[in-house]
Amino acid sequence: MTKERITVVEIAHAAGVSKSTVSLVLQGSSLVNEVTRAKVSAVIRELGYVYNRGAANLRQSNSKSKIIGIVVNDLTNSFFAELAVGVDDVVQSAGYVQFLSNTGESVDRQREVIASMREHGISGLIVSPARGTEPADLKPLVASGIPVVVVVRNIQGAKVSSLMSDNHAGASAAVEHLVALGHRRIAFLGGFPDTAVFAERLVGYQTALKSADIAFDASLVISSAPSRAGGVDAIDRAVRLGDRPTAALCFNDAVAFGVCDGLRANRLEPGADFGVIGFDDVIEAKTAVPALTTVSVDPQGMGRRAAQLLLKQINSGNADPEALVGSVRLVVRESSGPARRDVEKRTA
Amino acid sequence: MTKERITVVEIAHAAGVSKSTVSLVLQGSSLVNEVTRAKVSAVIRELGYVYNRGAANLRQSNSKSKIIGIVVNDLTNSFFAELAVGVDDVVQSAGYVQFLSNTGESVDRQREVIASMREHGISGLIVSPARGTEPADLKPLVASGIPVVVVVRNIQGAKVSSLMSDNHAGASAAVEHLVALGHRRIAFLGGFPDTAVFAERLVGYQTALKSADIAFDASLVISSAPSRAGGVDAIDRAVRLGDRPTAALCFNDAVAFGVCDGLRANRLEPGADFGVIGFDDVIEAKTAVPALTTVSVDPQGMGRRAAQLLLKQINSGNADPEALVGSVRLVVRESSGPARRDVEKRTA
DNA sequence: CTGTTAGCGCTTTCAC
DNA sequence: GTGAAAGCGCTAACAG
Repeated sequence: MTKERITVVEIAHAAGVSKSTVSLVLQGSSLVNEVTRAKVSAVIRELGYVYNRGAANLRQSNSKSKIIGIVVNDLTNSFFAELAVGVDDVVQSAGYVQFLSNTGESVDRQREVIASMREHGISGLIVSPARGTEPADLKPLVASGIPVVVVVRNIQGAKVSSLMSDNHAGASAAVEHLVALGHRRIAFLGGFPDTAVFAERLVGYQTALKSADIAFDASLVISSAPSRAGGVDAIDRAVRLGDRPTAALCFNDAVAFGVCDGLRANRLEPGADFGVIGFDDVIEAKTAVPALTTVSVDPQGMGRRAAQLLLKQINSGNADPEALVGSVRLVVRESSGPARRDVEKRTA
Repeated sequence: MTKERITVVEIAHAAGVSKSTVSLVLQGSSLVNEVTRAKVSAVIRELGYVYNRGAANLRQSNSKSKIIGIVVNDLTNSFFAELAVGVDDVVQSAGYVQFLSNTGESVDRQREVIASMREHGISGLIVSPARGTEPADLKPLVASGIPVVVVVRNIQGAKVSSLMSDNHAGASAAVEHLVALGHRRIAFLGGFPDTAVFAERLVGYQTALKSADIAFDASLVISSAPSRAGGVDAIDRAVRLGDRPTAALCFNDAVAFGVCDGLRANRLEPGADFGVIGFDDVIEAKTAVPALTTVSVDPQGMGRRAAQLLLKQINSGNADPEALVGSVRLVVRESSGPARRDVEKRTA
């Protein structure tokens, strides 16, 4: 069964030309006669020849492997699956193929997969780093001149390109919306405080409060796991507060769902009795929960953008770090139907 | 910036040995002296050498590329994202790295990515084929002796291994459950009838009806897009039936959600007024919708199983087709809390 | 325009 | 145990 791989010399022989001619045909060079090209192409097809990129790649001193790597911290999260789809989209169109690995938030696993990808000669890497990733983890890659684009989560001090969503603007817009609705005691619920994303969103929240002349109250910042269960937990603690909040900005949509669950358990109707806004829109987009206002980012779009940036750097040979910010939208859903107010804040 | 890739000869030189010795060290051969090995390892580390799998792979006549490909029809669907995670899990542990591509149900795109993967020398492929995939699309791969495992959706007539969930048993179990609840008019809602999965589930449905001495009524089989919107559509048509059903088995969970939506729009409470069971459990598992009974399959588990099968075939060099069936569980959720009844049907 | 000739970085007999 | 030499499939100068 294991058929021998057929090579250029065989097709050269069969076509009655030399292997370099075949090689030229393969690369679509214009240096080859039309009739020769046709003949060679025919033989290639009829013999079922498959190009060996490994060999080609080996010969071309510079590693033009046509492989890009993408590693995400949690592919189980639809957000990252969508991101990967976006990346795959542009990567495929550019004739590349992607290594995709999931780290599950393990920096060890991340180190391994990156090392492995490096051995395979990826020409670029897109990474949503596992929590706790250090600049050193990416150091060897950048040192060898391989472009790296960090997405979603920044790595402080790493000299690589990045693409983050506009957490600050999104959080501000959400809080402004709640303020416009008449809320004054607005909580910030969920998320792990030791992450850059959390910090950015929190600052956006604080900025908006200040603009509205509302004093920041640290007791209204209640962190928890960024999950549905975490949301339940956070809102439970929030409603037990002496001066309880009347609305909340949630770290992400999972938390927002949990907050809704918890509100209902407390006989409060989300939206009507208590304002709720969640970040991210993946789960929301999938399950179309009505009447929940969200700060939404387009993960596929982010993926495409990241891939474009990476390809640009690969092709230009210029891997100077570039920091991009992805726009976010505040999507307000009234019970009467989806109304959208767009908040675009873009850098780049 | 683009640092020159350092090679075995350089580390051989630096360590004062020959390159073959270095090669042996790299492969952990026992033919090399302990002290030599240590010295070489040290040099390798200190010079930041990275192994070039492309070159190694080129030399070893048989393509042991340590790359497996996985192509799915819709990574946007959590089911397949989970599947990919399962695959990645075992693939990573085995020291492989995976090419992941999304076809978005396009057979053309699928053909392209498979061709591309082949050029890169994958040593095996796991594929959840796009709708309309023909055996011929996989032919060249199998002809060259590359093991292929088809998952989720079978390809009639393709001589490749497969891993499908037990659609027949799952559908039967669901119907039996509804019958036990006293239902006699049970609909089969959603899904495209031109797929093998649909056919298998329908047969399971029919089998269970027959066992319960219920006559099959073709008007109760209402197909639609396998989406939430499709579910709304299907249930709308179902309730307009003269002799309307009192329960339904839904093609998948998305349809089930839509059916729930549609029921509520018709002032019917799912579960209480109308029995609903959906296939698959991905969305359900994520959003924990209460009181919806599901026929659940474990996508990560399927991914792991598929990867194990593939690796087995790669390592044994024996790619004889093998057909595996993945077990499914009927998960009954009472409003009082999650109660589980397991339906295990396994082949292998 | 096409053929010849060297390698890319690695593994692998086969001598030493 | 370790080194020398050949060659995997391909591309890149050069000649012709």
